[in-house]
Amino acid sequence: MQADAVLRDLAGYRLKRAFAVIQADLQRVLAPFGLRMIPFSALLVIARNPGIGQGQLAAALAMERSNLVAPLDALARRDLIRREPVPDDRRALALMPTPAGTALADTAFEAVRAHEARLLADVSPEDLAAMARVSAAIEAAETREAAE
Amino acid sequence: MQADAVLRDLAGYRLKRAFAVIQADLQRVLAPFGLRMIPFSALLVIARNPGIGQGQLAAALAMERSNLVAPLDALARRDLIRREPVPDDRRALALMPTPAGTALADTAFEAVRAHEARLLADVSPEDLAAMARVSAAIEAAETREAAE
DNA sequence: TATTGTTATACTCTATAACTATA
DNA sequence: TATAGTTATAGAGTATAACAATA
Repeated sequence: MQADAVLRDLAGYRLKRAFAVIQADLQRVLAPFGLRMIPFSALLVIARNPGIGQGQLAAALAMERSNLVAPLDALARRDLIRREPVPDDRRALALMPTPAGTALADTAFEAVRAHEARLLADVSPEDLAAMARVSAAIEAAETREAAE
Repeated sequence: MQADAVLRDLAGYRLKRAFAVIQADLQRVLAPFGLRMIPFSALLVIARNPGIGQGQLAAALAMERSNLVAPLDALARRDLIRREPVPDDRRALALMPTPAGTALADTAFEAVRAHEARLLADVSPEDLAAMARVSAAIEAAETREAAE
């Protein structure tokens, strides 16, 4: 009997442990690309949504605009993205992937997918789908509470 | 279509979002008890495993011994736990819950469970069981990789 | 030599407030 | 007044190295 048996009754604790493992794994996969989880997510979303604004990107990634500035600076320094002026609104900046950025986003995404597939090889598709439903339900619950 | 649609193909990203929501929730539930996630976990494991050592506790919580010192100091300051000398090994300290610590652990645990039940009210028991299996599989995969 | 608890340190992620320039 | 991006800052969590006391 493990000492932390009682904690395993809590979904929050199980999620924490699982996330810690998968994130550590993700970091190992992304390291060769010079990316961490947040820059990778940002680059991928920009590559798939060219012209997205920083505020929209922050909302998509569920993080604060202010915490996105440094990661985007780093991506821009590596010429993976560009911040282009928006004619209609001179406050806003449109985030555009460079060709190198698009290519890296695609390559890294496939590497992550392949690695996840290996990590989850023993998990049935049904269980994975169930986990996706649970995650969605948890996020929906947050929205519900925020509305209260 | 959401801007982060592509990220939702990644189990790691879904887990990150779900964990963030459930952790924020957990913090709200634990705040009235003056506890955060780590002190709560530590107190609960000590209450259920009186006499456990700090190294064992760190292993049970999957964290470094050094990062446990401050939280345990805080619990001891509130007289929720005591660090007692171990006769056989004068290096070691046995972590013992006080009556107040045991009571708080039980109360807080029930509060967390009740709140999780509410949060997961719309999720079927089958899906929850599936999620537990997926979490276990992910942790097992870590053990497998560590052995390589 | 190895282990227990500890200290110090550094890095990442996160949250908040306040600033600027626009709207 | 409000919004987009930015800066500064503080807190929590995590990881590593090194130390004293003990095994």
